[in-house]
Amino acid sequence: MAAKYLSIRDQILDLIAEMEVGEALPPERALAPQFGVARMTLRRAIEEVIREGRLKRKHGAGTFVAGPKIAQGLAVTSFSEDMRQRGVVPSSRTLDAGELAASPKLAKRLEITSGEPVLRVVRLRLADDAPMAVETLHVPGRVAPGLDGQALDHASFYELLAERHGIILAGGVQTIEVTVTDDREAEILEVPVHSPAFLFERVSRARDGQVVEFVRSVYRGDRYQFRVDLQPARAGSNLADDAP
Amino acid sequence: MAAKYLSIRDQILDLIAEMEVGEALPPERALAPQFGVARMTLRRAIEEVIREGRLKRKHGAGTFVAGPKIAQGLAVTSFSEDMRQRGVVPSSRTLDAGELAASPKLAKRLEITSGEPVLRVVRLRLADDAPMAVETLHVPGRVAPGLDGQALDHASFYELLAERHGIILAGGVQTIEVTVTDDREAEILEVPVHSPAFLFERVSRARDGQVVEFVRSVYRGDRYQFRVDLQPARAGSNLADDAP
DNA sequence: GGGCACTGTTGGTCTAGGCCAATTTCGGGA
DNA sequence: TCCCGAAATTGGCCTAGACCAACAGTGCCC
Repeated sequence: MAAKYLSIRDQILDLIAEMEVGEALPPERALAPQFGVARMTLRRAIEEVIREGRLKRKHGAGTFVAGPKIAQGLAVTSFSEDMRQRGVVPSSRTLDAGELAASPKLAKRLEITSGEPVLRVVRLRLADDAPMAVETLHVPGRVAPGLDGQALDHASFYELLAERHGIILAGGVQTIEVTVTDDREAEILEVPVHSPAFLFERVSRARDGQVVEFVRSVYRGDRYQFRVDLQPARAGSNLADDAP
Repeated sequence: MAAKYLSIRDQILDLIAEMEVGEALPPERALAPQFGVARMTLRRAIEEVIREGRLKRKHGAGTFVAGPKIAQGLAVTSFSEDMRQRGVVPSSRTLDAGELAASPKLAKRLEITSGEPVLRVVRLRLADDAPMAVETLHVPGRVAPGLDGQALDHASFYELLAERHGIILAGGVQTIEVTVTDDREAEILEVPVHSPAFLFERVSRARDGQVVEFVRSVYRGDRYQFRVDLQPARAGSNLADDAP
C-alpha cells in the first residue's frame, strides 16, 4: 500500500478544490477521524499540501486555503506543467529532428564517448499559440532506442521514457543565464535580433545515475519571468498574512 | 523553551561537522536515546538537516554525511550571503543616497500614500572587486527613521533594521526577468550598452505585513547565473546515489 | 465606549511503541 | 569458492494520547 499520508494529501487537495480562497479547513482534530487517520498523519499530509503552496497554516487560528498558486520559480522540469501553472495553454511544434554523432563537448555533457549517436530534437514551444521558447533536446541513442521526433509531438518525453523504456528520472541540474537571441532564434521566436532572453541548460539523470538528456532552451525575455517567494533565514515553511 | 528538534538539529550539525563526507550517522534508534529524545523527534531534526543538504538518507542502509553544499539558487535574501556562497568576496559602494517623495508607482509598491518620504540608496555591488550589480533600494521613511546611505556602507541593511528598529523580515516576493543595460547601468557595471542582464525586483515585508523595502537590482548577465537542483515530480527530498 | 483579562479553539511539539520496507550481512549449500 | 536465501539492521510510516503556545472572541471593569 502506498503511504497513507500521500493518499490523505490527495483527498485534501480534492477537498480544497471546492473551497474558496481564504476559507478555513476543518480543524485537524475534526479532520483526522473523518479521514480515519491519526492527527499526526493528517498533519504530515497537510504539510505536503502546504509545500505545494495550496494551504497556509496560522498557529492558533486555523489552516486556510491559499491564494492562487504563486509560481515557485525554479523547479521547472516540464514546459507544459510550467505553462499550465501560469494559466496559459502549452503547445509544441517540432522544427527539426534527427540523429547526429556526439561532438566532444556534447559527449562530455551526456557523459558518453565522442561520436556516439545522439537524438537531437528542436522544438518550438508555444503558450496560447504564441512563441515562448526554442528547446533543443539531446538524448543519447542507447538511452531511448527507436525514439524519434515524431513520437514527441503528442506525448511527453518523460512519459515516453517511463512507459516505453522504463526510465524514471531521479533528478538533474539546471543553470539559468541571460543571453540575447541570435538571428535564427529571433526569427523563430518572432522577436527582434539581440532581444534579451533566458537561457536554460538542463542535464537530467535516471535513478542509476546515467545522463538521460541535455536540454538547451531559449525563452523570450519579454514573455517569461520568475516569481519567487523568499523566506527569511531558515526555519518554518510559510509566510505572509491574510485572514479570511 | 525553543523547539527541541531545533536544538537536536544543531547538535547533529555539530556532530557531522567532525565527520567525513559519506560517513554514516549512528542509527536513529541509537542516536535518539543518546540525545534524550524520542525517535520521531530525532527524525524531525534529521529532516531539517537534510533540507539544508548536509545529510542524505538511504532507506535500509543508513544516514550519511552529504557532499559539500550544492548551490540551491533561491533562498537568496542578501547579496553578501549569496556571493559568499558562490565563493567570492562581496563588497559595496554607495553611488547615491537621499530622500524623495514617493511617486504614485513607487507608493503602490511600498503600499504607502503617494508623496510620502522614501529613502533611496543606489549601490554598486562588487564581487572580488569587480562590478556585479547595481542595486536601488527604496525604504519608506517611517519604517527606518534616521537611516541614511552612510549607515549602509559598513553594515547590512537587514542587521540595521533588526538592531536599530526592531524589524524582523518575514518574507518577500522577488521577480526575475531579463533586460539589457541602459547607458548608465552599462557604465557603472563596465559592460557594453545593451548587454543582457538579470533584473530582480524584490518586495520584502516585516512580520506585521508592512512593506519594508522595494529593491531593484540589475545583475551582469556575463557574470551571474543560477544553478538549480531539480527533483523529480514530487515527494521526498534528495536524489543521487553514492555509497560510502 | 474602550481596553483588558479570561477562556475556549486551533495549530505545534513530543512521546513510546508497533509494524512495514529497503538494504546489508552472513551462513549454508552446491 | 561462489552464490543464494534467510536473518539482522536500518530507515519509513503510523498510532493514540499528552501538553504547550498562539490566536480570537467574550464579557467584565474602568
